[in-house]
Amino acid sequence: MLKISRLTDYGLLASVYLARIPGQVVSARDIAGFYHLPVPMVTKVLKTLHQGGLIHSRRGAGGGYSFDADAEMVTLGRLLEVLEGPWDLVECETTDETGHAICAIRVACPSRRFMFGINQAVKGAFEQVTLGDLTRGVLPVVALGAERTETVVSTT
Amino acid sequence: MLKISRLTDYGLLASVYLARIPGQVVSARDIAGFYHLPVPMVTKVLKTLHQGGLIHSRRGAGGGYSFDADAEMVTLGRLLEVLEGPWDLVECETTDETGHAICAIRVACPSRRFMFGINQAVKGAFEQVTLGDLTRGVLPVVALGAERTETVVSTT
DNA sequence: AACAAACCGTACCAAGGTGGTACTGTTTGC
DNA sequence: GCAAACAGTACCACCTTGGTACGGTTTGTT
Repeated sequence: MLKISRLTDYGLLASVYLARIPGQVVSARDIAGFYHLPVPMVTKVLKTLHQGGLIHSRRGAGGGYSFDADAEMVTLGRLLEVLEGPWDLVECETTDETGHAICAIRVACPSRRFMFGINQAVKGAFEQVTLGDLTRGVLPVVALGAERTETVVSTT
Repeated sequence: MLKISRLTDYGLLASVYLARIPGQVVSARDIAGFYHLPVPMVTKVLKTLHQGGLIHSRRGAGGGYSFDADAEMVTLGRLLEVLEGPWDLVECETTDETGHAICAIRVACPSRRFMFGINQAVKGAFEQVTLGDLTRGVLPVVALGAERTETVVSTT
């Protein structure tokens, strides 16, 4: 499910902070201090970002994290994927470790097909915003148009 | 936050069940039996739907619930509002009982404006599907297009 | 009047997720 | 060798969710 938990918020903040000073190494303590956030939380999320390959880490004294890539190549979708893990707006199609569908009412669900469409649309929208957009405060305008094309969906 | 919990799923199922046989009174037990769901859960959600003014209830022996209105006038957005309470995709603008913003990083949040746009788009999409659509299995096709109009956002 | 069907209200509990803390390594610059 | 800073893990309090239980109230039927 799409949660956008507080930890994810912290991750976005940290990403933007680093992307604004590319290549520069900053400690978790500094970032936490800047935003007035608990240090262990920030270290946790920075670790996640590093494991996801989004930022670079340097250990030892004078170490810290840095963003070295091109901010225009990192999408918001990618950030959320790293911070939240694989997600969907609804769990219609999600399966557990045994391969069985999580949603118990799946076969009878009246809104599954529609939710799937919304899900795809949201994911698509997240792919169209880059980390560069976030750092600049320049955001693309997202428009949602709906045509009432009557497509009969085979229920079951 | 938009959760779409299992209880909400049950509520959609029950709504569709009732909307397919307008005016007809059905007990919670029958609906639960039809979908193989726990009876107390179904009664709980039916109560919610009734309190939200979406369905009619009749107490006593031979009582139950019925849907008497026009299914085309009830939107999925309205259903979710009744079942989940007031919701937003993200809590950017949500305030607690004291009127303070829930989101602690609100002023510094790099993605607030963008999330707001997505939020509005999703809500709009939910307004364009009716209970009638759900009962018929006929769903409008929702298209989400994004133009990269560069609008500078004042980052407070 | 009695009874049973069925809604109503509330309280309760177990399980899981979230936010946050603590502590112990390990690396590395000075 | 010391201290700064990342790495890993474990732990805890709190809240939400899914589900159950129980007593109360309404109402049709006999």
